[in-house]
Amino acid sequence: MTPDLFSGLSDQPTVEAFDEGVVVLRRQAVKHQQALMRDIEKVTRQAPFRHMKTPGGHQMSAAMTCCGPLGWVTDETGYRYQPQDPLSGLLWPAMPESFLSLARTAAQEAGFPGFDPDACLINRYQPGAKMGLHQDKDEKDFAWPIVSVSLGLPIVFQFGGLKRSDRPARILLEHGDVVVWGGPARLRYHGVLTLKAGEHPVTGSARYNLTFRKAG
DNA sequence: AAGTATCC
DNA sequence: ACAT
Repeated sequence: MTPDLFSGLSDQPTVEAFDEGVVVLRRQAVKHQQALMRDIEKVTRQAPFRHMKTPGGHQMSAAMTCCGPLGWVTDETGYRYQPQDPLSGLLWPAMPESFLSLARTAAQEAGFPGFDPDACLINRYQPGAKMGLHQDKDEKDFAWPIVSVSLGLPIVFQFGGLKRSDRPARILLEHGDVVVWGGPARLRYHGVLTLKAGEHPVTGSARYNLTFRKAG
């Protein structure tokens, strides 16, 4: 019997190679948690969290917003990146410096120097929220990695293969953990299981996820 | 199919 | 499996 949950052992920052092109940076964002939370609040004052609709007509259980030059949106017509927030018609809020420096540093530490993201999705998971297995494939080219930052309540991340039918590994993601995937792993399916209720000293009853991409 | 429902 |  082998363990089926890849989880951090320590509260100290560590770098763990998971698979080719996949690195888990444990607790990497903890030292910036105050700035990150302040900047999430700042972004969401301009571009509030909302539950987007998928092309199939269903609502996503995670509330989302974006910052940076491009934002990811979904509606009945499909998925795309666009410069404007469809809710306001205005440009997405600027990407906070705290976000950018974390994303660049994490990418570099994971072996992807020179990462310059132009899009950051901010997802808010409340108890019951989840996200099914999917690929990030709406970006123009796949040369750059995805950088995913977890804040607040823990959740089980599913990291699959290049085919939906590949059985996903389970990785417990906790506050401050950063996952970076690129190269041969760039199009691997991923998602999260349902968030369980809990209380976190920094985020309360929620988990926030910042996902950085080079979309355009 | 970034969604839900149903069956084995 | 299924629909938009």
